[in-house]
Amino acid sequence: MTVTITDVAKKAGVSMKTVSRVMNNEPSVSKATREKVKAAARDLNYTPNLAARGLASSKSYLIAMLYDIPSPGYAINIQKGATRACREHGYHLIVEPLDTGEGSDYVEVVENLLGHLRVDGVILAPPLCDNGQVIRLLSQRNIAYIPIAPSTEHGEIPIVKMNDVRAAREMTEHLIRHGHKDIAFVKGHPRHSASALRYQGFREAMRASGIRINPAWITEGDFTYKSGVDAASKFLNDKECPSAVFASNDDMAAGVIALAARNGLSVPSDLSVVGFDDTPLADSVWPRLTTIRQPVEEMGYRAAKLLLSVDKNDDTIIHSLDHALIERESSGFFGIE
Amino acid sequence: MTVTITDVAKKAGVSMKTVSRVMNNEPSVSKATREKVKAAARDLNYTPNLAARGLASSKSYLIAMLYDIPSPGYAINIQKGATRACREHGYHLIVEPLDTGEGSDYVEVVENLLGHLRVDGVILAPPLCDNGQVIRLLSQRNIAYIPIAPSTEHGEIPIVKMNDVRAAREMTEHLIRHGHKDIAFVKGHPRHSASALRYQGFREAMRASGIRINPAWITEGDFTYKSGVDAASKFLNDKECPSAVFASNDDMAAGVIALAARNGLSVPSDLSVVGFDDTPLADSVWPRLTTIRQPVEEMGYRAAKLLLSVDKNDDTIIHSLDHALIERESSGFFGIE
DNA sequence: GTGAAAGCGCTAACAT
DNA sequence: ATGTTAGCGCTTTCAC
Repeated sequence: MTVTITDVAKKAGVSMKTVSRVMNNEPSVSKATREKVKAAARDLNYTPNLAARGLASSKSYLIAMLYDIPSPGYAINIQKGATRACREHGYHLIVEPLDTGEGSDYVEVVENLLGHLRVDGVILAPPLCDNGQVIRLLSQRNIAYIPIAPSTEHGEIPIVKMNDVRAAREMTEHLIRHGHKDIAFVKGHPRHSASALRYQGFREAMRASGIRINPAWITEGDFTYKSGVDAASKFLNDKECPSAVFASNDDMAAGVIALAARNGLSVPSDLSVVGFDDTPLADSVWPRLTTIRQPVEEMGYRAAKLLLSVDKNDDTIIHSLDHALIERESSGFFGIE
Repeated sequence: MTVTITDVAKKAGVSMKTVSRVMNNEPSVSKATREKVKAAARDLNYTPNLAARGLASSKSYLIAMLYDIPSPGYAINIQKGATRACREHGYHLIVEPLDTGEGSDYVEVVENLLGHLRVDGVILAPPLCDNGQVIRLLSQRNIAYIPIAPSTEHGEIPIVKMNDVRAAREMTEHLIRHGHKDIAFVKGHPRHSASALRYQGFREAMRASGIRINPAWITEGDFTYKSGVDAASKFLNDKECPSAVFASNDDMAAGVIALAARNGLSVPSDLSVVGFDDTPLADSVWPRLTTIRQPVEEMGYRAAKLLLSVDKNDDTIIHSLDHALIERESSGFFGIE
């Protein structure tokens, strides 16, 4: 029925083990035998049995990505990067969307998951990267994991992140350079650690330029479009209106733009608005958003690489990847100056 | 080290096989032994080894989802539904984003993939569901697959879809009911079969109402925002302007809205715009888009269920799931009538 | 209702 | 550079 390694061995006139060596690209096989085996495998349409490999080697050739991310683009891009790394190592990526919503219990879900499955590693995307219980569960079971964009360091365990503080600082400086002093800030979801970091970057840049922050213009959102609308409605009705708004992500920035439009404010000539993340949305609203491009796919790639790589020479703990400020029309590309 | 079925058997004072029976919820075990075994497993923190199970039962407990979808929200939602079904059956979902771009060769990628891995089934999301080579490859290797939203039937193989034609017809009728006769249509990417179906629905509704279609207002897009802008620029400059635009997806509809705004047209009072898909974007632009909600997560769930279910009583071939017309401000929720 | 033995397809450890 | 043997942890088959 199904073709096994023995069939290939028979056809190629070598031992099982030699076939195994060829399939795993192990060194000590002569070029001639290697070719012979490869040809036989191709002829027979042989595909190795993951389960058998896994059982024999006590590896699973599987890594999992756990996430509960509101933004589909973010999740998909991490997956893209992670699968790219997996392919380089003969691994595969299992996805486990948690989607448990607010205040719900990740642990139960994760526990149930691990009850079925042994993976060789886990990528923890936000906000799971900051969930103490989940992390305890993983270390308890001795499962390797890499947190993506966690709020704190994880001891010896490498983490993959971008520099949210610096990026927010750069964005704020960008606004200041364009002549803005009256800048409002919309914070992100308190559960996501990036929220605090982005706010911190904003404050640092303001302080460095000696600009006073108006507390009435600091509002709390939750990364959704609607929360951007709500936030904007708090400060866009005042007599004292900011000249620029820095929203902690693109969705909220889009909300701010929408409310501005409703209030008859023209962006960017009356009001500059900037976002964060460079999701597809940033390029899909009008005016298009000035924003920070996160290296999301690269983060997924790097995280998977760290899980899979045997190259233990690199003992870097913090893998901080580069972001980029993408300047578009929403921040006074024309108009203000 | 790792706890095995033998450890549990020893602790519970029964045979390996009995433990196996309990773990698999097989019937013929006395209630007492069942409880004893369960307790032992819990105490020992036992988790079955997927690889061993797979090897012994010649199942992998894995299904894969192959996709190359431009829209992250769509892909993520299929994943959500599919993993939900997987959890009900002790399975896991492997994702394989193809992302090969235009005109590139899926077969090579898929072949390489199957070379590593034996999955118990494959979900083919658009546009792979229509790729003859990929499908041939799968049937050749005797791998079960379910196409999501394919353009044609697949013989005996069940397919999961929504009724694009009917949905487009309903949307068109919605516009007509609101008094529109001068309706422009922006087609989708020619590679995606849904494009033709949606256009067909539009034509059917127009014909049924005896409204002539103005050929100058039928344009071809490719599902991107930019193509919506481009399409709109073709008919929004004419003296003869349509009063409504039906774009084949939300991204293009957003593009139409953006161009309308630039041209000083107010949506919906000067121009109604409707989309298709109900992606997050639909709710994030201003005015918010009237659109068709696809049952995407349900499609993922159903596809996985079909792959996993042993319930062969149901021999339905075409699983056509319900859509919904979501009415928001972009189509004259107020204003026109 | 329960158990013993065999074997799934592969790799590890040790030959040669 | 190649082969032999044992065994990974489970399910299957067939006993009892």
